[in-house]
Amino acid sequence: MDAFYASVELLRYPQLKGLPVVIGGGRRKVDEAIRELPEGSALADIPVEAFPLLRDYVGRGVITTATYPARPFGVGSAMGLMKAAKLCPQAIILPVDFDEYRRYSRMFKKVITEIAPLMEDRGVDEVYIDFTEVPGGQREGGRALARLIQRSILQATGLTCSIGVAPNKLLAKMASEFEKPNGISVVYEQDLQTRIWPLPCRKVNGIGPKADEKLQRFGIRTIGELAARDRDWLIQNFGKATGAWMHEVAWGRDERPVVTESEPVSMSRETTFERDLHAVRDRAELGAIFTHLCGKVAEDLQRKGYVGKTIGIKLRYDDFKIATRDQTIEQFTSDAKTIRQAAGRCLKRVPLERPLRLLGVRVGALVRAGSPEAMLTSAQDVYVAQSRAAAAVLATTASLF
DNA sequence: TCTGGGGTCCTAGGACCC
DNA sequence: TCTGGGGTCCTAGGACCC
Repeated sequence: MDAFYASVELLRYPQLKGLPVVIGGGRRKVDEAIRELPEGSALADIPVEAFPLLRDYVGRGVITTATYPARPFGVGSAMGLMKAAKLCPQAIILPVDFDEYRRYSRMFKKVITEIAPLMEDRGVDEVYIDFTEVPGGQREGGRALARLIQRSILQATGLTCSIGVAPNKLLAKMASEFEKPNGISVVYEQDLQTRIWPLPCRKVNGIGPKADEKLQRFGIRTIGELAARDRDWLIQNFGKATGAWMHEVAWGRDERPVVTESEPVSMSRETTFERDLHAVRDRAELGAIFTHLCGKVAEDLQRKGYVGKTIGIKLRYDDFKIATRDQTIEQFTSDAKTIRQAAGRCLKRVPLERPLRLLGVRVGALVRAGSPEAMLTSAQDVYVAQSRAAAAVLATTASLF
């Protein structure tokens, strides 16, 4: 989806179309400014001058999305609000409204699955779609179906998206960035050298800042330069798995299927404080936040029907260093008190001298609430249960013949 | 007054078991 | 007394993605 969060906001406030707008922070001051907007009339009638400007509402936080008119100023996602305010002080800032984005996310995904049922969720604003078995999916190399999806999403939601069509997920993802916004790009296997190899390695989904830096130290800047290195050399310098993988992606090879269903592994809640807090000096405040986070995770687990067994905490100190601790407990749980107790024990094992800027609580090793595993207590029991389940599948399969 | 929140996957060492 | 190969789980950190 193109500038997803910002585009959803523009549906509410169409008067902001064409202006630099950034979504970010979710800081209290911005929330307040939005609440103080003139009332009574329709949202679309609020005068542009009434909206909060970035220069007036900066604070601790990052930009999640910037509209296209904001981008020439150098403003982009993940950028600190402070820095963004220097680059484009006149931009309008709006707080993040996840519930609304999730609502639109469900809408556009529904449109897609009604046309092409094999869809893989890649977060709130991105999906992979398997065109292979869709009637007409091969027409114009997939462009016709892409056009249909684009039109249908626009019709149902008022939002635009960019689509890349290619023989695999790796190439499709890169292709989707070729014609942004509201574009379609079809990449064929034989386009590898002309369209993929000139791109910087960083464009590969999975090569991040660290890997890119290391590649650059070896003088490898483009995907083509990566493809030119031999496999064994890459394995020697990047390890067996990563080296082999790099070689494959550089040659445009990717066999991963489109995965339509997956179970969550963990659920977490974390928060960055408005000011750094100290474990001793701000004990009460910190304790309240801690309990609140545990309650939120418990709520999430219960609402979605999961229980977990590994309880963990995450701290970010004022120097931005991160510490995590976790503990696996006897019984699967989604109970706020149980989570709070285990998380409390984790907290005792972590250094608390430095001021903290973030606290998080996580529950992992999830299974569905009410499932056989959820009733069990030890890893061995889980193993036994899984063996039984496997045996049951075998028995069922056998009975079919 | 730099730097969010929610995730996944990988690695590596140690405990423990057969 | 010293030395084996498996294997799984747990834990901490880190890279990466949306």
